[in-house]
Formats: sequence, C-alpha cells, structure tokens
Amino acid sequence: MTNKKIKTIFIGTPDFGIPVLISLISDKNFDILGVITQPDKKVGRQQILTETPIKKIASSYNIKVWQPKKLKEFADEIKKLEPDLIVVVAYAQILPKAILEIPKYSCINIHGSLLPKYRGAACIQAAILNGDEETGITIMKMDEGLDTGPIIAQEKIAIETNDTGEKIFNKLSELAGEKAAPIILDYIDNKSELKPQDNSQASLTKLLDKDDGKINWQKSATEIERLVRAMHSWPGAFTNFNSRTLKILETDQNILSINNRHQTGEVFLHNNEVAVQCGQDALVLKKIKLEGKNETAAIDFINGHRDFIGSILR
RNA sequence: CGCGGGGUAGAGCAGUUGGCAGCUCGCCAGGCCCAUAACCUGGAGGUCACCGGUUCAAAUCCGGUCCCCGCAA
Repeated sequence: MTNKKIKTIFIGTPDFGIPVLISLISDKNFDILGVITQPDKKVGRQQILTETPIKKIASSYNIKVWQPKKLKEFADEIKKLEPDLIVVVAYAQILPKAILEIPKYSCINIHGSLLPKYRGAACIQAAILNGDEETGITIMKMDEGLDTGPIIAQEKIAIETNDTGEKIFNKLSELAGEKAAPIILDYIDNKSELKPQDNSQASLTKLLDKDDGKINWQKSATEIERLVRAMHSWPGAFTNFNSRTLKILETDQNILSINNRHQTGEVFLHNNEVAVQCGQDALVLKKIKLEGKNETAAIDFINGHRDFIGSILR
C-alpha cells in the first residue's frame, strides 16, 4: 500500500457523483486537490444562476472548484497540479488525450450501466426501456473513446418492476459511493485485473431530449409502461389532452389485455380504473398531472374533467 | 424583471355584464334489492390562498403578498 495520499482530482456535474465525491473526501487515502465541474447555469422558473450539485458539495468541504468551459483548454492547469489520479463521474464532456495522460494512475470513470451495454448519456433509462432485469455500475480506466475503456470492476443491482429512472439513478449513485473508494484502491495496488470491453456487445445511448418523453400510443402498453418509468422524473412521460400537456407520472404495472374495443389513445373506464388503449393492450393510469395543475390520481381527475373518459390522447 | 396556467367543501373541478357559493366523487343517515362497487331520498362539510382598496353589495373589479404547476433553460 502506498503510504502517501493519492493526489486526486474529481470531475463531475450532477447529483449522481455526490456519494462518490464524499466517500473520496472522507477516505484518508485520498487527497482531493480539487473538483472540476461544468460552469454555473441559469436554472428553473426564475432563471437563477445555479451552481452544479457537485460544486455545492465541494464548496461545503472547502475544496477548490474549477469550471472551465472546455476541458481541453484546461489541460495545462491540471498538469501543474500533478495529480496521481483523476476520477470522473457524469461530467458530460469527453476527456481529451492531453488530460488522460496526466495522472500516473490514469483517469477512472464510473458509469451507470453494465458496460459495454449502454455507453453514453442515457444509460440508466435505456436499461429500463429495454426491460432489463438488472443494471449496475462499471468502474473503468478511461481511454479516448466514449465509455470504451477497460473494465476494472462492475457491481450489479436488480431492476424492480416498479423502479423508475430516478430510483435507479439514486440506487446506482449510492452504490457507486460505497464501492468506488475500495475498488480504486485495489486498482492502484495492482490487485485488479482489467478486462477490455467486448465491442461486439456494445450499444450507445444518446442524450435524452424532452421529446423522448412523448408517448406514442401506437406502441404497446408494455413499451409505454416502461417509458413512463424510465422517464420519471425527468424528462417525464407526457401526452396531449385537449391541447394541453398531460404528464403521465405513474401507471399500473399490470397491462390490460384489451384490444379492438377502443381507438388507439382512447381513455376508458375499466373496473373503476382509468385506462388508455395502446397499440397493443391497454394501460391503467394511476397518477397524472395536467399542465398548470398539481399531481392527481387519475380516478379523481375525471371528477372534474368529465370529458376525459372517451377522449383520445395524442 | 424570460413566457404562461392555477389556489373555491375531504378529492377533482365549474362559477367575472359584481347580487343567497355549485357540479362530480367521497363521507354520514335512510330507502330499494337475494345482493352490490349499482340505483333512489335526505344530510353534514367553505373565512372562495392571504392583506388592503372600490362598492349598498366582491369568489368575481383594482393594488400588493405567499404558495403550486406547464414551457423555456
């Protein structure tokens, strides 16, 4: 074991990396030289300039924060710091070669899928959309590609039938926080075996767009049920009712095998529950939210919107 | 000052030429029925977000405050 502290730079932006950052800060083996995160952005209804979640945490621990617009232009600065290790968790930029070469223990990335499946940004949602029964985190040594580096370790979790994108996000985030430090220490002590990724099994996920949450009722109820869970809580699954955006927050996990009795997208009552006809089978709505209104149980929603039953969602 | 919707009974919503506050569901009581989540009758339940103004009279008009939400980012 090294008797000197490992001089480490942490790079990340959203909440996802917080547990990892905190575990590294708390671990006496690491000396966090500083944190690199995205520049502050205007956020929310009031367009308030807001710090990234990682910046808030770093600041609260009095850790130096840098927010370069382009990482490439910051390579020289990093070099001067002489880091032994760089840990990247969800930064949203690819690290240039000039930076990858700096730390002697290289750059390590923690990714929210079981690579080589679901490289890229929407890895967590992809696992739910595809109906996978498990997902996990991959800790890997970075190379110049997007999530293509050799794997140091993987940790799996099961995807429950009621798991949403947000829940998996949190579970994986916590899992990463627990496992990151010990796995990285093993790696530095040369106790881990690096396995190259099998590129033939690789898949790529693109960054989610708001429109990715738009429901196409032509699809099967099974697919839409997964979409609703995967997109929760951002960007959220939505449809259109009376020219207003209607968010579908939660559906019943049990699909109704009902076909040919209603038009696609038609809302109907079934066993005192609100259902929508899909391209294949039908889906029972549980929680919905109309634009400008609060979250509502679907069955309560119809009390004040008598025309909902029988309407066609588009 | 980014744009926009909203706050009315336990829930979901109507209700602005100012004039006794309504609907659907739920709840309570009774009735019908072999029976019911069905149906009928009756009932309870509101400081109309808050503060101030105009008026004989404000949920409604005017000014201000708080809170919730959609878009955009």
